Amino acid sequence: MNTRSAKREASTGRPPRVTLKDVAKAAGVSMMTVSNVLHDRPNVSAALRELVQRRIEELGYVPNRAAQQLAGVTRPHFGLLYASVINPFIASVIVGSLTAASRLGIDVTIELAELDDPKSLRSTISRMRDTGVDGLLLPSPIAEFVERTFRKKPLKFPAVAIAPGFSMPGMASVRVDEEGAAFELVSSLLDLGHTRIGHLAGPETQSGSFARHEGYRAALLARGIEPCAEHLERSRFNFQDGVEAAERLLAREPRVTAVFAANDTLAASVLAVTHRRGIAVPRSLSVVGYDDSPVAEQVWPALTTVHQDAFAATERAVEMLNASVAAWRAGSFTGPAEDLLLPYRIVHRASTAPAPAD
Amino acid sequence: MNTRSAKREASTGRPPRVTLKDVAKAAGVSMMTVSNVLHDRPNVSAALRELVQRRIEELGYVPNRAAQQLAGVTRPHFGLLYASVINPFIASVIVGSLTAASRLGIDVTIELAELDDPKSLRSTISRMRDTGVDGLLLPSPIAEFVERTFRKKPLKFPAVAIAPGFSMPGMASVRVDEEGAAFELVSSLLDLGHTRIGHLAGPETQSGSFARHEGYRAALLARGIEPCAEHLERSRFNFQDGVEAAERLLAREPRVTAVFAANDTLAASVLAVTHRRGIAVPRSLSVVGYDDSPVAEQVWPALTTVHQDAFAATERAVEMLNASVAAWRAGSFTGPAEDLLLPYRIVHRASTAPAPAD
DNA sequence: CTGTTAGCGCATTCAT
DNA sequence: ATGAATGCGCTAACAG
Repeated sequence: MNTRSAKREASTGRPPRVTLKDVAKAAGVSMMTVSNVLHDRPNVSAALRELVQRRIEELGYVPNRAAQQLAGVTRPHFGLLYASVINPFIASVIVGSLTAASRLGIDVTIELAELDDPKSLRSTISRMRDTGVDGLLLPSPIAEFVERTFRKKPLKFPAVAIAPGFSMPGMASVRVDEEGAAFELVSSLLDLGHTRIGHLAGPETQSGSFARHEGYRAALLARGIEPCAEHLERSRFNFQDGVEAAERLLAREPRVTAVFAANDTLAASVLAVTHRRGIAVPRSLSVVGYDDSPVAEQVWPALTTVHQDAFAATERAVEMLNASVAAWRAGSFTGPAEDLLLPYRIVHRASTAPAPAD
Repeated sequence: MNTRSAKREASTGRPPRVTLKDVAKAAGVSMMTVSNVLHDRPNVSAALRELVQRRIEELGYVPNRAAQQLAGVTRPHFGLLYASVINPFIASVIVGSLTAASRLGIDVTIELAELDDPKSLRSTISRMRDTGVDGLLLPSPIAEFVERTFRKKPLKFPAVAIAPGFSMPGMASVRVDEEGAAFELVSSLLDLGHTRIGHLAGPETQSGSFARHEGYRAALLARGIEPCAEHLERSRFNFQDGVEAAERLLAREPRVTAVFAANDTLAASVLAVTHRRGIAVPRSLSVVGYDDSPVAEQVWPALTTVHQDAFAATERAVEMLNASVAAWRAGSFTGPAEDLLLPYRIVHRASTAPAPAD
């Protein structure tokens, strides 16, 4: 046993990794040749190529990433920021980015971002940049916060927003036309004869809430109905707050025949209140949600809602960012950013019915 | 502008990273001194330390991980395998491991594992090992599959199972006593006077399902009730399959006064069937679930269930694995693995009531 | 207490 | 078509 491997083994507690040099020695060629077959370069004779391949497999050689990187190989490296709440959307985004990135040979480091604290957000991002991250994946509502934080002093590298409510200035985005989806959803309620339609909106700070609210207003206006403030309640995106808001709404405006909740969780809150108060859904009250999250099909009655594929959106976002980073590297990065619109689909379930005869 | 930096800039499209050498030059000291300051080593005079610190901050120097690793610094590096399904549990596990790992300075790479395919599982794991992963985080049901796959030819490095139904041979684990929790939950049903209690079980291949079923049986037996096969239905852990299974169960055994579903999703399936058939919950039928996932509070009536903190469990798992890896490295890794039991809590909500008078 | 030297694993000139 | 030499940024011996 030579000194070198003995030392390595002692220090790591595991067998030393097989290196390119080991392979070269085993095959009786130079390191360069091994490297050449590894990278599928033309300048190796077929015979040697074959031999080296075999040795590589026999020894189980795997290139050392750190060494490659140090030697100048630059793989794309993305950062993904998420907010503290764990919900199905962010789970899809995380898994989607991991999937797409591994397919494209991209590294991604995922980090928790402190919202409500621009200072910490700035430092998180600049630290990421300093450690070699060359592009940012920003699921909503992080994207909005970042945009706001960096409005004056723009980000110095590419970013793409995932599922924001609107296109983002100075940032690429992948999203669905949420305003349009909400418009269509509320229009379908109007088609059923509903005229007094309540809206349980999400936080004003989230562009998605805003877009859905706009779609709601536009749909009413398009039928000559003036949206009235009494039909609007606001809540954060969690069940309990939603229940309280729904209580307020239904207590104040018992004559509404339909409610559009800004997401499925809030729609579930509305259903909880209807059950508690003995309001029949959908006979006396129709309820619609947004997102088509798992809960939409699991509550009773199952929710009519808008389906959008967060996983697919994230994959597209990764591809877009990949292109941006490549352009950036080539020095040809042009400011105005792409805004990719993905399709959505209204899912009709059991929570909607024609407006009651009155 | 010297040639070197010009080249680097051209190739990357971004300003060259500041290196240790740059800092040393700026501070007028040797690289070693900078390194010593960085690592808080005692052998630097206070004055120099201060100076170097300042330069580091001014220049925004960040160590190059690749270089550090190549130079022999060994950070722990964990692998986390997940199965394709995206559910709240796996989301918590992913986020929990990311959180704990970043706190402990551990790298973690997350990868999708093909279940049902031992060959692919083996290759995924051995590839991870070859790329420098020195410990595995295995959320259920991956842990069971890995255990089964590697039963004969054991894993050659530490692993910890997260939330399996039982302790895992040859593998550390962090879990709750699911059998005990199920026992307690079903006992609370018995305390309410229920004697004909159905069980909507999960897949037999998952140890969690098995443990919960065992707890159910034991609870009945403890009161002198013989568990009967007619009261048992099985389903995969998704809502639709659950609805069908619940239909079968309730159609065959309309006299059951309570149902224990193996998780909250399946409990929601039971509720859907009760709503459809006009069975009053909890007046005519009590329903309990397991997991305390978001849906548990969002359905109507809200589910009595068992709460267990997947996030916390994962954090503990990361800490355990960290210790195992350290021991492994020191060569003192002892086979028999720890089995950490975390507390659970029965959450009583609105889906349970005393058994009907009959 | 501080600086010098060597080498981690790989890719990339440049020779041959 | 193949091989030898050099350096990426850092750390761990070793001198001074």
